[in-house]
Parts: sequence; structure tokens; C-alpha cells
Amino acid sequence: MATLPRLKTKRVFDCGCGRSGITMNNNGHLNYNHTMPPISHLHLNLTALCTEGRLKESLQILLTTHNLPVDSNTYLQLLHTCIANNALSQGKKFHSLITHRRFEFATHTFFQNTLINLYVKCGSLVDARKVFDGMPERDGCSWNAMIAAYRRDGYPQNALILFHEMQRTGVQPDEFTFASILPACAKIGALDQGMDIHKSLIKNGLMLNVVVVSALVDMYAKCGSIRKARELFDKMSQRDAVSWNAMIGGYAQNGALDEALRLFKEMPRRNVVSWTTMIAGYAQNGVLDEALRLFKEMPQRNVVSWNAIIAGYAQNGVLDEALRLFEEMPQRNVASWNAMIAGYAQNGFVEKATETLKQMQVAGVMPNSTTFASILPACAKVRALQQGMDIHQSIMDSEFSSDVVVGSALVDMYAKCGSMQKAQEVFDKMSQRDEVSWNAMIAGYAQNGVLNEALRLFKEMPRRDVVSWNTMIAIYAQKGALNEALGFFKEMPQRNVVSWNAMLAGYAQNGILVKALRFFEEMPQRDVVSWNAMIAGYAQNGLGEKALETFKQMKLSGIKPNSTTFAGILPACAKMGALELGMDIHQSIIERGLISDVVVASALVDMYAKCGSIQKAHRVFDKISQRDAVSWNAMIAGYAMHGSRKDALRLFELMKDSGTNPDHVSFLCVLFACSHAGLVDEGCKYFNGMSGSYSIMPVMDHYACMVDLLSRAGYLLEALIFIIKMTIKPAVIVWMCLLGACRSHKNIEIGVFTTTLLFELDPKNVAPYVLLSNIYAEMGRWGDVQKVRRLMKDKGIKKIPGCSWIEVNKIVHVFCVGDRSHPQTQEVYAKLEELSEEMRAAGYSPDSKHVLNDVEEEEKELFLCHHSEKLAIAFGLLNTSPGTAIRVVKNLRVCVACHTATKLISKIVAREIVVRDANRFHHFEQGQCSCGDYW
DNA sequence: TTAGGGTTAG
Repeated sequence: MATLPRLKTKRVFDCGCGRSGITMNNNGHLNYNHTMPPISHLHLNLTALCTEGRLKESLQILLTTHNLPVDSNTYLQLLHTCIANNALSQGKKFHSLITHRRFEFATHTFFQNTLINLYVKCGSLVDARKVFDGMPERDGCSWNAMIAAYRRDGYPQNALILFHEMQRTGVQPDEFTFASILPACAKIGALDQGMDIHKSLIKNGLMLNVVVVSALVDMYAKCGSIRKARELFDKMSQRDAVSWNAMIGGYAQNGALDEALRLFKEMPRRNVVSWTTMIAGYAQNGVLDEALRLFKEMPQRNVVSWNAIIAGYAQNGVLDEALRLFEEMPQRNVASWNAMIAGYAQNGFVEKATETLKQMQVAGVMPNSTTFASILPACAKVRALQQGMDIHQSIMDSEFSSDVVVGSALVDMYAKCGSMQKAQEVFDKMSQRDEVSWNAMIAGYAQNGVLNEALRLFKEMPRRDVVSWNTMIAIYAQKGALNEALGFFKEMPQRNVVSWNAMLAGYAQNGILVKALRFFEEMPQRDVVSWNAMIAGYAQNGLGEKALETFKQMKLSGIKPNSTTFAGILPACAKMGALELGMDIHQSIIERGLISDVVVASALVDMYAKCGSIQKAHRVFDKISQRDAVSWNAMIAGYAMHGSRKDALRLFELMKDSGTNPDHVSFLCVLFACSHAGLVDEGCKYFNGMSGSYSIMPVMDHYACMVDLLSRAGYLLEALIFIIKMTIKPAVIVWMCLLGACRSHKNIEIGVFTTTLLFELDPKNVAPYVLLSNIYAEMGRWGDVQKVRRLMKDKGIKKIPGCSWIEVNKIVHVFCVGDRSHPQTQEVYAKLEELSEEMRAAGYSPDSKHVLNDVEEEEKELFLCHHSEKLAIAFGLLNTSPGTAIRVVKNLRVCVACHTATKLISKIVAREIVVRDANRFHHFEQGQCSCGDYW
């Protein structure tokens, strides 16, 4: 019997499948359970070099000596040394040498399994697969090694495919196979396959195996079947730490943190995984203080514990704290860096993300597929094509150039950056494509407006998943083609919450709120996106109260609002002037840590400005660290609405100095400010500069603003000429601006001309009728007023009723013209009566011309008009304490009579009255209005 | 077999 080489470990001859091919008895003799070539005399020199890990020299000896009596055992040991040293390239050289010398043992299953093990351990799945595919015969170990490798390296799909193939070829899976395949099912949420495996386990009598059953518990928990997991867990006759941790993790990841904590406390011997599971659970659910408390409390921490807490802060956008912990941690691995990079990337800080990637490389940590796959979407999001291309280059230089996840992320990045050509190029070159790659291409073509190509790819793709179908629904729903979207929705084999949300959002965005609500009510489960879609749908379609009501219900149902919720609800507050509610929401935003979100902060600025509190708006605006054009525009528009043209224009200059380029909205705000201040020359200057210096081509709204600017200032003829000279066909809004000014400047000729034009352009539009009627009324031409009213009646055109809102104690009260539905109606009308007496006593006699005058479209009583804002003001006077300001919002413009009356009321009751009409703010104080009677 | 980091759809 030959002497054995000194074996470092007992499992030196393990072929890597979990079952050792050779075992050693107590005398150092070998027992074989695998087909093994016989062991001959070892070459001592070679062995020594090999055990010392001196692979280069070993290889040199082998290459230069052909007749060295080296047996298969030595080669095996060489390969194992490569495995231990992670020496892929040396391993490959030995492999090729063995192949070339055509050793008989090289074709043996055991030896080939070792080769698979070599490649798997050295991270080259492609080479492992090549060996696997070339094997004349495979045993359970071969399959197990390959399956385990796929699942561990993040290819659970491939593991499952191989698992089915294994069974087809008649090889029986064993406990090792199951212990690998169950986590693969868990990873991709393959509950059905997991349940099949459960059946096989029962059949194979493996239900007492604690390892396998723990994996089964984990699978059920991860696939969302938490009850099934618990049932199994409770039935286990023996549980180890893994079983407990799997169960705890199941509850934690399903958001059932209380139950997770109960089990955690009940668990006999908690280990570092148990603690880390709880920390991760709290962190992922946004309960960062609890996560940190446990992190500080835990007896021992490892790199995973640190990573969990850091990722928690990073994912929740608390990046400074994440960075502090990252810098503090004793050692970092690739996942630590990835957590930071993903945190920056997901929160929109592309520069920070790429900077961290560079630091990581400097620190000698190689990026992996996760690094690339998390940084690319950040480039995609902000359309940073150049940075995306740089990362593409790094990927090509790395070993992840053929990783399917990285490839898909690349496709998506190019598609979102608008470069479909590059996306297609990457897609074509991919050695393996999955559903994600196809879906990214489909969405890319759709987002870039090439719908037929998207549809073609959808039809062509080999396996469509729920995302593919959802993409198609979204494409058509967003375009307003809701019947087509519904077609996909009905045809798809399985729907999830996203499918329902896509339909619901489609209806909501297109103003079909009844259908949106039906989907919302019928859907099997609702998440934060469903609620957001409903809220935004209501808010965008002028149903602010419904939006607010839905927001309340959402909170009652236990769904936590996110930044999209706030960005959706704030415009509703803004529209209704619900300042107190808006302030409550501001508080919630701070509590949820979302104040640093620039979209949310800009919506807050807008809300405060539109609710009349320009100071609060400015305070929020001042604190925005990364202002974008939207934030600046909200603030500029705020000043413009409040008639502070100086501030508006000053801010516009500041914006340019700060390096934020004005966009077309910025110019609209500036033109609006000029127009409301009668600054004709300045307005013209800005209008010309916009295309000249900023290459922003005027769109219809800009033209309308210019017509407003000119005609408001009395330059009606110039405005008309301006319209005629427009390079695009003037839309209704443009003519409406001109007509509005015809009323205030009493120009009947242009007024009639414009009205006639508008009757043809937009026969259903009520506004021109009302304006024309008002022009006649101003001039005392009552016969003509009657004619217009008759014409409206004949054509069945109805006025939009004037409505005003006032918020008292966080409740918004609505008053329509002549409204008598409010519980306090009697008091309100009595108050108005009282006020009119006081006005009379103060010498105010309403001019019959003004009483009949109707800026847009309200009915009224002859002497004292009951326009909606008057009702709201009276209500405010009754229900607020003396001295406080009264804030009212109106959907139409304030009429002359009400404007005059409100000035007087403000003096009589010594109150500040703030009225926001369809156009701007009026601050009434001591008988004066901030608009200077120019509105 | 359990804990941390990733790609597509709303």
C-alpha cells in the first residue's frame, strides 16, 4: 500500500457535491465509493510543490517531463490546490494539459466532477458548464454541483431548468439537490415548483431531515406562503437555528415585524444570523431606529450585520448616516460597497454612485454584477448616457460581460437614454437573454415611440411573463388606448397588482374616474401605487375633495404614503387652498424623512404659494439643497400670482446665476408676472430672449401669455396683429386672452370679431358667450345681452357654476353661487344682509352695471349678488376669531362688484381677506387690494 | 438549508 500524501483536510478528494468520493479509515487507508483510477507512487518533488501551493513550478515540471510517473491522484491534488488558492488560470492550464495527454482517468465521472468543482469554486460557471455538457456520464454529484453553483451564483432559473433535466434523464435527486433547489424556488418565488418538491420530499421520506425541511420552510416563507411555512415549522420534531431564522426572516420580510420579534425572543439560542435577520427586517420596513437599537444591542456583529444596517439607511435615503456607518465598519466587502452604491443610485445621486464605484476600485475591491446592475438604472433614470457608456466599458473589461442581469440593465440603460440602436446592439450580442432583457427592449421601443416594434417583440419573445403583459397594458393605457389595454389585461394568463394598477392609472390619467374607481374597488389587493393613482387621478381632474378623502382612507387602511403620494395630494390642497391640511401633510413629510425629495419639496412650495402663504413657500424653497427647474418655477410662479413681480423677476435672474437652466415653464411664469404688472417691454424682451438665448421655442401657452400681456395693457390691436403673425395656428386659449381684455377695455369691435371666431373654433365653449354678454352689459346694451343668453339656451350651453372654498379647522367648505345647501346657510345669508347694510351705510351703492356684470359665468340676485366667494367670506367671518385673515379660493375670476365689495368688507370688519381666483391672488386689506384693481 | 448588495412592468 502506497503512503499517502499529507492531506490538509479529510475532504481533499471531495468532488464537490457534498458526498465525498473517497473516505479514509482510521489506519489511513482509503475506501472508494466512486470509480477511481488506482493510486501509484507519487512524485515527491511535485507533491511538495503542490502542497505548498507552488502551482507555477508544478506546472513547469509537468510540462517539461512527459515520462514522469504521475498518477491521477496527484493531478487531483493539483486541482484541489488550485481550488484552495482560487487559481483559475492555473487550473485551466492543468485541465488543458490533462486533456491533451489523453489520460484515461480524465474521462472518469469522479475526475470530471472535480473539474466542475474547480470552475465553480473559481467562479467560472461557463467553464463548469462546458465540462458538464461534455461528460459522457453524469452522476448525482455532477448534477448537484452544477445546480448548487447556479443557485449560489445567482442563477436560480438555470438551477431549476437543470433540476428538471436531471429528473428527465432518470437521475434521482437527493437531499443535497433539494437543499439547493428549494432556495432557488424561494429566490424567484416559484411556489408551484416548490410545492411539487414538497411532495417529492414526502415521497422520498426526507421530511425528518432538518436541513431540507428548514429549506422548505424558508421557501414557503419567501414565496409569501407564511402560514404554510408556520404550519411546517410548528410540526418539525427537531429545529435548528436555521429553521428558526428562516421563520423569523419570513415574518420580517412579510412586514409582520411583531410576530418576527415574538419568535426571536422565543428562540432558544440566537445567533448572529437571527439578530441580523431582525435588523434587516426593521431596516427594510423603514423602522430604522429599531434596527439601530438591535444593531447596537447584538452581542457580536459580522460584516453582514453591518451591511444590513447600512443598506437599511441607504435604501431609505438616509445616506449621510449610511455613509457614517460605512466609514466606521471594521471591514468592508463587495456587498458593503454595493449597498452604498445602490443607495446613491436609487436616490438619484448618480455622481455619488459613480464616485463610490471608483473609490471601491481604488480600495482593491472588484465590482461584481450587482455593482453594475445597481448603478446602471441610476444612469438610466437621469439619462446619463455618457456615464452609462463608461460603465459599459468597465463591464466589457470585467468578467461580467456575459452576465444576463448586467446585460439586461445595459439594454434598459440605453433604451431609457433614448439610444435604441445601442440597446438593440447589446441585446443582439447577449449570449443568454431572459424575460427581463426582452421586457427592457419592449418598454424601450414603446418609450421611444416605436410601438409597432414593441408589439412585434412582444409577439416574438419566447416566454412572456407577467411583466411583459403589464408593459403592454401600460403602453396602451398611457396613450389613452384603454380598450387595447383592456384586451391585454383580459388575455393575460395571470395578473398581479401591477396589472390592475396599470389599468387603473390609465383610466385615472385619462379622466375616466368612474372606471378607475371600479378597478380600484374590484382589485384583489391594493398597494401604495394603487392609492397614489386614485389620489393623483382625482387631484388632476379637479376633484380635490375626493383626493383628500381618498388620502385619509389610505392612511386608515394602514398603507404608508410615499413621496409619490405627497406629490399627488399636495396639488389637491393647493387647488382648494387647504392651508391647514397642507401644513399637516408637511409635518408628515418631515416625519417620513421625505423632505429632501426635491419633487415633494417643490410640490410643498407650490402648495404654500397657492394657499396664500408665500413666506412659508419661501422657507421650504430656501431649504431645498438641490433645486431643479421645477422648484424655481414653483417659487417664481408663486411670486407672480401674488403680484410680487419684482421678486419673481429677481428670482428668475438668481435661477440663471445658480446654474439651473430655465425651461419653458420658467418663461411662462416670468411672462405671467410681467403681464400682471403691465410690464409690456420687459415681457417682450423675455419672450424674444427665450428662443434667442435659450433655444426654447415658444408654445401655445407662451403666445397666450404674450397676447394677455399686450391686450391687458390696452394694446388690443397690437395683440391682434401678434396673433395674426403667429407661426402656429392660434388655439382657443389665445383668442380667449384677447377677448378677456376686450371686456375690460370695452372694445366691442374686436370683442365681437373674436367671439364670432371662437363660436366657430370651439362651439361648446361657454366662456366666449359669457364674455360677450358681459361686454354688452358693461355698455348697457341689454337687448344684446338677452340675445346672447338666448343663443346659449338654444345651443344648450351651460355655465360652469362659480365655486369657492374656505378651510376652517382643517375642513374644507365649498360654496357654489346662490348655494343654500350648507348647514349654516341661514347664518351666512343673514351675515351678508348685515354686511350689505353696513356697506350701504358706508356709502356703497352697487352700480347696476356692475351687479349685472358677470366676469365669467355666475347667476346673481339683482341688488346683492350671492357670488360664491361672498358666501365663503361670510362663512369665514362667522367661524373664525376676529382679527385672523380669511382665505378663500375661487374657481373663476372675481367679478368687479365682488372685488369692490370685498375691499369694503375688509375695511368694515378690519380683517385681511385673501382671495385666490382662477388667475391670481387678491389681498384685501383696509379697503385696498394688492392687485391695484388690475387683474 | 437561515442574515447583507442587483436588472424589466404600475
